[in-house]
Amino acid sequence: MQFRIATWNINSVRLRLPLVERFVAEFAPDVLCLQEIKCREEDFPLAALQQLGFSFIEVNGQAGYHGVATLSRIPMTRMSSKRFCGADHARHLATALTAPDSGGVVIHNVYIPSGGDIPDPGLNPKFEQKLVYLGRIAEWFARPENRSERMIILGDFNVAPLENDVWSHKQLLTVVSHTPVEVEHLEGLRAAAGWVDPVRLHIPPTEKLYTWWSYRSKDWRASNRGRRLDHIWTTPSLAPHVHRVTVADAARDWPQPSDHVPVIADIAIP
DNA sequence: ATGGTGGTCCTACCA
Repeated sequence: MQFRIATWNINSVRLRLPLVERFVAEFAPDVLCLQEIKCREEDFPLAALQQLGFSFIEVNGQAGYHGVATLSRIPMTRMSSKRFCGADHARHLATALTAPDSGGVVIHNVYIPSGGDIPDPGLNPKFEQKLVYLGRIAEWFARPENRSERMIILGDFNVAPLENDVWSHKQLLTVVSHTPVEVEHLEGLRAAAGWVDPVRLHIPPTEKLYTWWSYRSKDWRASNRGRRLDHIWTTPSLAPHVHRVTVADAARDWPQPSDHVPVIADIAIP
C-alpha cells in the first residue's frame, strides 16, 4: 500500500479552510496533519473536511491557540493526546492507521512550543517550556512501551536544526528556532526513538530548504529569509520506503496564506 | 537598530 502524508501549520483552520481545500485538490494527500488550528473541537469545520474525502478525522483543539488535527482517507483510530510540557495546551495527537495493508503505522502529530523571543530559559518562561517539552517528549519515546516498528512523527517542530535549514546559520545562532541548545534538545528527541529525517535523505543537507517565511517581509520569495521548522520523521524501518518528498512552497503565495507551507512524504508500506 | 505582519476574540496574547 502506498499513501501520501502531509503536515501543515495552517494558522487557523477556519480562516484558511479554502486553502486546505485547494491543497487537497492540488496535492491529494491521503493523510493530512494540521497544526495551529486555533479552535475547539466543537468549532472544527468537520463536515467541510469530511466532504473532501477524509472519513477519519481526529481533533485535539482549544479556544484561540495551538490545536492539532489529523485527517485521513485511510481507516484510522485515535490513540492519545499527551501534554508533554504540563501546560494545558493542545499540541499532540497520536493516531494509528488500521487498514490491513497500511502496516499499522502510528502517526504523532505535534506542535512544539515556539519558545518566545529570548533564547534564555532563565529569562524567558516560554523558552524554558520549549526545552521542557522537547525533553519530556524525548523521555516518552525513550520508553519501549511507547514505540513501535512503524511510526511517523511530524508537525511544526519550531526548530531548524541544520545550517541549511535557515537563511543564515551565523545570524540565527542566537535566534530562537536555531540556537544550539534547541538543536541539542531536538537531537535528543531524534535519538530517543532513532528517528530518521527522510526529507534530508531526498534533499541533501548541502541545499537550503525552508518551510516557513515570516509575514513581516514585503516579498518573502525575494528576501527568502526562511527556516525549515516543519518536519516529517519516520522510524528507521520506514525511512527507505519514503520514495518522494515535496515542500509545497507555492502555497505561500496563495491568497491570505499561512506563514508555513505543507511538507509532503510519499510512502510505500512494505 | 528597529520594526516589520497576522490570528484570536475584545484586550492583550501569541506566533
